[in-house]
Amino acid sequence: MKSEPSDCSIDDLAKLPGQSVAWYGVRNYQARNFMRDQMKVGDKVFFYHSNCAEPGIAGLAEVGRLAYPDQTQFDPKNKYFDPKATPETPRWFNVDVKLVKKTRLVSLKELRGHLELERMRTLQKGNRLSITPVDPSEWEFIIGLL
DNA sequence: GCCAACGTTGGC
DNA sequence: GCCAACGTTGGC
Repeated sequence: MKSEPSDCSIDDLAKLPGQSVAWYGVRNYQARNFMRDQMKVGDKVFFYHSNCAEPGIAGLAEVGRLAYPDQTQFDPKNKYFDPKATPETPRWFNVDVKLVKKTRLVSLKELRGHLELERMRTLQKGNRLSITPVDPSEWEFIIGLL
């Protein structure tokens, strides 16, 4: 799961020990579907810092709550407001996520250096999805780097 | 700030 | 359904 550290960094998450935070604001259908249809409580995720000086994996987190309607879509004052969404027919969903641990920064550059991760979805050219599944083999490999 | 690589929107 | 225009993401 990608987050811009200027928006929510691994340290921000670490300031909320044991607390789940809403992963609101996803406005891409594919990313939404991953959260809504595939993510279960307890699933582990890599917390990735994007759009920053040192992009890369900054920590581990886990799903704390199943997907539910993203509350920001209903609030006209919110930047994520969606006029086409109603509480009866919500369009956007989010899970809650909580910190497992902060790790060393495994940079994008380092990730790209491993042949084992060649096919990793988030490393593919042109990929802009903020949420992507990680293959078990890729997961284990990266855990081994930490 | 630049720009490639998308995804979305809306006219037709 | 097509596709041009536009908006966004995110590395660099």
